[in-house]
Amino acid sequence: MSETTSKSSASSPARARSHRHSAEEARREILDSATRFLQESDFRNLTVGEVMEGTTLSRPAFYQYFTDLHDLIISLLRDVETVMHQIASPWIEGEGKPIAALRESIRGVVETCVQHGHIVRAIVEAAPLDERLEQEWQSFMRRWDDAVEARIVAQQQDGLIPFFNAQRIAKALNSLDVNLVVAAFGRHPHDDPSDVLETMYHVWSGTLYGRPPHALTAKNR
Amino acid sequence: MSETTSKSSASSPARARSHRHSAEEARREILDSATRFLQESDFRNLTVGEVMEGTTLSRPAFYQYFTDLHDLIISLLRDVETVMHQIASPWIEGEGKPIAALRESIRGVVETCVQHGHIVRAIVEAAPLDERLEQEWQSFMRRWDDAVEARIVAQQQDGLIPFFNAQRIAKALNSLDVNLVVAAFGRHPHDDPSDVLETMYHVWSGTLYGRPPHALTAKNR
DNA sequence: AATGTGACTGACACCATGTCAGAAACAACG
DNA sequence: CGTTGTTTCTGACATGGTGTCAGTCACATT
Repeated sequence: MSETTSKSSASSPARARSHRHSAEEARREILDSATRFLQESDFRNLTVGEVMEGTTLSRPAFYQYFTDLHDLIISLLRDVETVMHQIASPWIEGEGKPIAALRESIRGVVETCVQHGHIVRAIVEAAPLDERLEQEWQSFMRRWDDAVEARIVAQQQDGLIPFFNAQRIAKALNSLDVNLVVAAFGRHPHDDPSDVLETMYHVWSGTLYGRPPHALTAKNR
Repeated sequence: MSETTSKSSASSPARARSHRHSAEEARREILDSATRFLQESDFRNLTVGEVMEGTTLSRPAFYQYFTDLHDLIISLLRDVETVMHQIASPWIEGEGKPIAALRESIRGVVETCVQHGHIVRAIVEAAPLDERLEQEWQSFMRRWDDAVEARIVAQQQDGLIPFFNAQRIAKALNSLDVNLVVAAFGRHPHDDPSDVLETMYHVWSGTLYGRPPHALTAKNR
C-alpha cells in the first residue's frame, strides 16, 4: 500500500469508509443530515436515499435506526417538544401579570420557531401521511391545548377572562399559532418575527382579554 | 335484442361494459368515485387504482382526464370554491349590520363545510405534496384573505374596527377557520356545528370588534 | 361494408421502499 | 496473534404504485 501519496490516513474528505459508529452516533448523523436537507427543501422531496447521501452510511443502514421516514420525523418532533415547552412557561404557569406574561410567552414561541420553523413545517406536512406520526402530532398538540385551557380556566375563575368554552378556544388559538409559524418560518425567506409576534398577540389578547390594550382608545369613534 | 327479459336497456347494475362515455361523463364518474372514497378514508390511502375501481373504467383511463391524483384534487378544489364564495357574501360584501353579518357569514361557511369537510381535508393534506396543487391552494386562500382584508380596511375607515395590520390578521383568521373546519368535519364523526360556529365567531369578533358582545357585561369582575 | 376518430386498455419500464442473507469491523478470549 | 462472538453495515432482491405507449375497440359517417 502507498503511504502518503494520494490520501491522508483518516481525514479523507468524504470517503470516511472503514469506521463504525456507536448506535447513538449514527442516529445523530442521520438526524442531522435530514435536518440539513429540510433547511433547503421540503418534506415532499425527502427520501431515504437523499438523507443517507448526506451521511457516511449506505441507504439500508437507515432502517436500523428508523422504521420509516415518518419515524425519523417523530424523533425530530420529540426534540422540538423539549425545547418548546419551557419557553412558553411564563403565561402557562401563571407567572407575573397575565397580559404581559402572555406577550412574553408568545415572544418565546416565535423566537424558537425562527430556528426550528423548517422542522415544524415538515412535521405538519408529514403528519397526515402516517397513522403513527399523526397520532404523535395530535398528542403533542393536545398537551399544548390542555396547558392553555388550564390557564384560561384559572384566569376565568379570577375574573380576568370572561367565561366561554376554554377548551375549544385553546385548541383554536394553538392551531392558529402553528399555521402562522409554519407560514412565516417554514421556508426561506423568513417573515419578520416581530410582525408575527404582533399578529399572534393581537388575536390571543383580543380573544381572551378583550380588545388589545394599545388599540383601545385610538380611533374608536 | 331482447326487449324486457333480464335487464332493462341502460340501467344494468354494475357491469356496464361496452359503453363509452363522453369526455365529461367520464370525468364526473372519476371525480364522484374519488369523492366517495374520501368520505370513507384519507388522502394518504387514495390511489389511482382505488379510484378507478369505483368506476366502469380501467386504471390507465384515469390519465386521460387527469395528469395526477393532485390534479384531480385541484378539480375538487375548484368545485368547492364556487360553492363557498357566495356563501360568505353577507359580511364580505358589507351587507347589513357588521357584527350580525359576520355571524351570518360564518354560519354559512360552517354549514357548507359540514357537507364538504372531507374534501377540504383532502385538499389541505395533499397540498404540501405537489407544487401545482400547493400553488392553487395558496391562490384560493389569497383570494379569501384579500376579501377579508378589504372588508376590515373598509370598516376601519368607518371607525367600526380599530386600526391594525389588516392583511396579517385576515390571513391568520382565515387559516384558523380552515383548521377548525378540517378538525371538526374532516372525518367522521363530525363535531357539533354550532360549537364550531361559536368558537369561530368568538375569535373573529374578539379579534376584530373587541370582546364578544354577550360576554361584555357578564362576569367581568 | 369501409373508413376515420376518439375512447379505452394490456403490458411495460421506472422508482422509491423495505428486507435479508451475509460481509466487514471490532472486542474478548485463548 | 488466531479464533470466535457480536454488532454494524451493505449488495442485491422483491414489492407496489406510477405513468406511458402501442395498439384495440366502439361508434359515427359515408
